[in-house]
Amino acid sequence: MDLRRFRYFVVCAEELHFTRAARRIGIAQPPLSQQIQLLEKEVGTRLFHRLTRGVELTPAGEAFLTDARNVLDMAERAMTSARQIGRGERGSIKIGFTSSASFNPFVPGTISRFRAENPDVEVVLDENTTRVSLQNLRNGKLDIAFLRPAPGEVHDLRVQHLFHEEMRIALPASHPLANETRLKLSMLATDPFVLYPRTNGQALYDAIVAGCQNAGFSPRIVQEAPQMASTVSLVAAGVGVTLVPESMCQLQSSGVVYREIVGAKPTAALSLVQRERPPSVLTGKFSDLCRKLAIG
Amino acid sequence: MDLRRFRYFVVCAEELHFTRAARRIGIAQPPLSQQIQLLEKEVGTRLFHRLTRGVELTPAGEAFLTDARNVLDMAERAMTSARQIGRGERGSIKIGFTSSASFNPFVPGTISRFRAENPDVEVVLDENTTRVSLQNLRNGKLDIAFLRPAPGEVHDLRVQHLFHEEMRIALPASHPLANETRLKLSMLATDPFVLYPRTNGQALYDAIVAGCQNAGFSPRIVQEAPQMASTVSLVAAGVGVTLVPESMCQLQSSGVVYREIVGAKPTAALSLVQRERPPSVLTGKFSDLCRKLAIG
DNA sequence: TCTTTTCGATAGGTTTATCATATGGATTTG
DNA sequence: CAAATCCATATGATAAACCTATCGAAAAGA
Repeated sequence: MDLRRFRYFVVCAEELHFTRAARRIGIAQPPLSQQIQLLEKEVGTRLFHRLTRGVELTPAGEAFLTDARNVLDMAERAMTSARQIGRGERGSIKIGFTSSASFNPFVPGTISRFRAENPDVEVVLDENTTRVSLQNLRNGKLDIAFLRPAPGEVHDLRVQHLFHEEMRIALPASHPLANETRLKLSMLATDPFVLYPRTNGQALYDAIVAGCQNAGFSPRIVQEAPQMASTVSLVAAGVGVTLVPESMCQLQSSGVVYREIVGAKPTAALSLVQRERPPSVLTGKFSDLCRKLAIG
Repeated sequence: MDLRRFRYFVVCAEELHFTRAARRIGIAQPPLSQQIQLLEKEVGTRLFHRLTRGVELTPAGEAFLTDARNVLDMAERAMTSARQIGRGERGSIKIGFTSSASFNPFVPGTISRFRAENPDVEVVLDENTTRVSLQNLRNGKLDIAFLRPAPGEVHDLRVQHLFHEEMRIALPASHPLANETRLKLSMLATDPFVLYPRTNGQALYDAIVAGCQNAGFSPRIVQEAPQMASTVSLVAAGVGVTLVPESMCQLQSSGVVYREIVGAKPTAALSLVQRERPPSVLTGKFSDLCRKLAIG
């Protein structure tokens, strides 16, 4: 069952003349006759009637001709398809990000630029917590992700640092300090804090807590929300205050105001994270694009 | 582009372990590694990531796996299908017959027996004049046919004689001789005859005319009908008389009576006709069945 | 930490399969 | 009747696939 014989057969069926077919294939007539005989032996039936002037297809040969053409065609497409995927011209990439990352314009910007440059690539997006995203990177459910990981939790992954963002204070509009344009962190010492569970993303959580402690107090956390975006909603509702990366200020709401921090400010790093092991072509393309856009 | 490599690849993709895959295929590991490398070179991209413990599929490899399976499957089915057609287990046969032949129970009997014995064979039936049927046999539109040909018009075809049938006289029920059970042919000397055009089937036509001439007269043909079955309708309508093969007496009609001929009777031969050159398996099967049923 | 095991890649020699040249046999054409 | 056509066969050459032996890297076990 050799595709070469399939190809030889198709040419013979098209020419109905072994000598001419051999010329077209680029071999001599005897080996062609031989290959057809071997094919017939393998199939178990004659595919050609040998006439005194050329040959003609048997009924079995007729049927085999259409099938053989299909097989050759499909084999050709299988190779082409794999080649395209191998070159990153086609395929699929799964990109993860945390809710806080999605507010940095760089993230949606890079993704839409990638989509434009690779129209035949399926881009699957997945917003999730840092913890779950890291897990999905490790088990292959994600190819690459925009996260704010702590150094310790990504030792087995490839991390590409993108930005350091200053953090800002998010206050309820009704807060006594809401009219101040610039606040010192220590002014929040007695305020109730809204934060997300530490397990959902320890790096940012720890940066906030450490920042407070540098300012001389431990934040009093009165309420947890699953993600940073939802903590802002709780701030807007007057439940408490919180700290958010600068880019989160895009999330404007009538009940919340963002204020710059005077003095030592905690920062939030935004990184691109991917598996170390098999650097898929599309993952490579995407991270190259990120690097290019982050620099430029 | 060799199917062997496709098969090797699929086994490797299933095992994700070259050494184990090689064992399953029945070759040593080095040539298998080599064949995979050649395949990857041909496709133009890596299909496996080589890990320290076994291998894993690249995205291109994933896609190629499903395609390769399809190609192998389709190639297998192409061979099986051709084999079945070659053995006559599947396929198509086109059987022709003249209207007069179709009234001989042997013809429909043989066809339905053949259908029962070969349920996967498509049987295409075609009723036509002898002349057209012979033409269709020669140009391949028919595989085999039940006809009453003249010896001269089938020199290039294979003819298998089946039966000699006596001919009978078909009279209008209103005919003066309709009450006689047995008639001599000469008694029709002055009767008007209904016949079909000689070009539609000279053998039977000539047998009728010759029979009359042996009985001492030339039939006076007053009306032609395209086929023998339609001449009987004209007889029933009282237009004239005619001679028909014995088996046509099955075509009973209130206006027509059939009478045996006393003395020298013309006969009609029923034959199975097929092309000489490429004896297709199904044609052979069908003619074998005819021979068996004709003898038994 | 060092040894052992595992597993794919490489190297060199052997077998098998494919191809080329020369020729035969059957039929058709000039 | 000779020449040409066209597929089949025979035999020797070349290329491919395969085998055994071995390497090198990483992981598992001591």
